[in-house]
Amino acid sequence: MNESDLGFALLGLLDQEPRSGYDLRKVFTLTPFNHFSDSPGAIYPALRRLGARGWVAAEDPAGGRRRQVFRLTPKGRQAWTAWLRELPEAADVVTRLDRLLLRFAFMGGVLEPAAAERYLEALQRSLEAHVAELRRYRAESMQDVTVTGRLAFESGLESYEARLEWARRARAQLRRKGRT
Amino acid sequence: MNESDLGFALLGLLDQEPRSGYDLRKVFTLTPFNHFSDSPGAIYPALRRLGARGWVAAEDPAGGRRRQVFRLTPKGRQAWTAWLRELPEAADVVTRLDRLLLRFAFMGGVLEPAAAERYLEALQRSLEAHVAELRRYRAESMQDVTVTGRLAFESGLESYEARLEWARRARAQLRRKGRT
DNA sequence: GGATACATGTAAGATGTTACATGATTGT
DNA sequence: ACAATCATGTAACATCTTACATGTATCC
Repeated sequence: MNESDLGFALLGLLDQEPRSGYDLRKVFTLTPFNHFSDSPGAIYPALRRLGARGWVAAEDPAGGRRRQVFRLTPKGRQAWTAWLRELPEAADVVTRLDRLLLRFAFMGGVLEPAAAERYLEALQRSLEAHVAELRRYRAESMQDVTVTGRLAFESGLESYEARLEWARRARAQLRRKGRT
Repeated sequence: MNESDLGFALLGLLDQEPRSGYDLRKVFTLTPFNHFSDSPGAIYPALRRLGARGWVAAEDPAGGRRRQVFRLTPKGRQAWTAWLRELPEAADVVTRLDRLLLRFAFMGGVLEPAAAERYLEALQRSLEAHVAELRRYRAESMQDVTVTGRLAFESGLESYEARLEWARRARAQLRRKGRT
């Protein structure tokens, strides 16, 4: 059940409401989803891929229209919720943090609040472990480093620290609200 | 003069000191450079690519050794410093922030302090513009969003805010120290 | 009638992932 | 002698970028 981040982003948007390829492109062009490419060369092949997996289907372009509106199939919705339930692993925060946040963003209203809380808890622990490792590295192995090298390292570390503080606050908010 | 982030990371490491492919892999395995893949299927082809551009050359594997040590050619060093001098553009912070920080990390000791300061200034302005845009979006278009959707958005925003605060502090430090 | 936005697509190429393969060197 | 680590590579596949191509609908 592998798919690219883009594929899962499309799946999540189509789960919210049926859309055409062009609609999906506009989401990436016009909203803060903009770290995804809005290029047709990425989106249309991805939609065909999702179709080939049986996760989405296009309505008949009824009325002679060329516009094709895609929606999730039952199989697609099952794959989607299964993906949403995957928990963060320690290594993911290093190379796949975007994906972890993407999943969390889409979890609301689909999974129950307790699942979102568990997810955040796992994410928080992974972030704690990574921040601890970076601090250890800073203490032990940052001799012989240029000024900009050290500063760039700190930029990364502080970014992770910000994510960690966010995760703690977000957990507290979820607990209070009891909805996603 | 396009190359992947991985290609430029290799170039920068080879500019610091000549290394073999295996040495480079270990850097990615053992240090916080670990958002790069350490897989041989990425690194050895990338080294051949850099060789084909005439940017790096392997010493003769003298003594019957298989180990090949790569170093920058004069042309490679010229390409490298030219790349280091490219300034951040507004759009880069959205999709290529990693690359902007990679460049800054390697700039030290190669470019003069004033160049690093100009680079940080441009980066800071781009970050300011992006943060402002995200705040505008939050104020205007975050109705009808799930709790996790809003939280994920805030995670992204706060991460950018942390980068921005870092950029301000880093500029002040560079000004004070006068070396990179 | 022409401009603009709507709407979908393909082709070539670059790059990376995963998995497998191969052999040399070093330590015990 | 054997294991571990050093060291380099390839093949198949997935995915994305860039650039080009094509036609429709709507507005003025």
